[in-house]
Amino acid sequence: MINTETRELFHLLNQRVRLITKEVNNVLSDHGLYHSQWSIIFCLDQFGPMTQTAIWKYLNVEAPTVTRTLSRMEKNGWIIRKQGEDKRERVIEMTDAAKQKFTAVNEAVDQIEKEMAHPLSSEEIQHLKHLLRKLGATEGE
Amino acid sequence: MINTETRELFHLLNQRVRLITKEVNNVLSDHGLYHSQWSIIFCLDQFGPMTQTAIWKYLNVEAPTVTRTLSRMEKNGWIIRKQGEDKRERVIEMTDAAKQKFTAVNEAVDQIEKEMAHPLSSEEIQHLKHLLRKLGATEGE
DNA sequence: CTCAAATATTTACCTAGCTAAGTAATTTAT
DNA sequence: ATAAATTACTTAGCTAGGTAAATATTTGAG
Repeated sequence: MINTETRELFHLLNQRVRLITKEVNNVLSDHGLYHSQWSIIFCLDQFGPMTQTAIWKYLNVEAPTVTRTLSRMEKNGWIIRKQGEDKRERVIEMTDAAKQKFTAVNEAVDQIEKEMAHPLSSEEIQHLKHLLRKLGATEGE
Repeated sequence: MINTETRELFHLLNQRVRLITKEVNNVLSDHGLYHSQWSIIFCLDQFGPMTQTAIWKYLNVEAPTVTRTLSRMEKNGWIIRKQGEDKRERVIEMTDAAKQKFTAVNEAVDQIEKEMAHPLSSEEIQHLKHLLRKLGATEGE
């Protein structure tokens, strides 16, 4: 006996995330960024210079994904990589150019996010977050 | 003034969907399928033979994505493509092998989905779906 | 002190989103 | 009837997830 409600939920989740990513990418393209690149910039702004491990752990993404994205960002002048004290690690910093552009991008992303979240009240957003946190929470997360 | 609540919501959404896709892919790998391939098989089981356009419209994905995924599935013996009456279109059918495997895969996916949704009550799942449908709903969807 | 285990990053190779542009068949308008 | 527009699908090329395995450095056990 298959649970149709659950299946619909996951189907819907996938669709929504794709749609949202698309919208955000569309806004970001004006600034020469992609969604995942922006998430790294945002991270760096929030926490300051950090190692790649800190980044992928925070973003919940695998290390090779971050390696590749950072290469692109370095090539495009968004970040620089410095060797850490521990010579295995590389510390990632935003470039001055990135810092200058940050505010504008941040506001553009905020605007599209607000727009997409607009049909939901503040309480509904809280509730939605609550439900999402419960979904798929197997162990200590 | 940036809306932190909203930003956290989208961050959480992304994380959850990645985590879920990973879990589902993990289960599906036992059956030689990936998430997106399974979604097509599921679609075909539900609606019977259908054109590629019908598939990508249902899945809310772009046409080239479906083209590529179907090629892989055809190569692996999951589906066959027949020419439609309208010679532009190709009608996609599950192979007999796929039909035979369907039930087992369907149950495996259902189980992991139930597991992931387990922390949520039936009402919470309904509510979550309701909230997701409202999120990012700009025009007539 | 030395050598094995752990850690940080990378490389190679999958799948799967997307857009832009191309081809072939069908519709539609003139 | 014919040419233009639309539709179905494909190809090429980009980004970004993932895993498995390699390299370099550090840590730790004996």
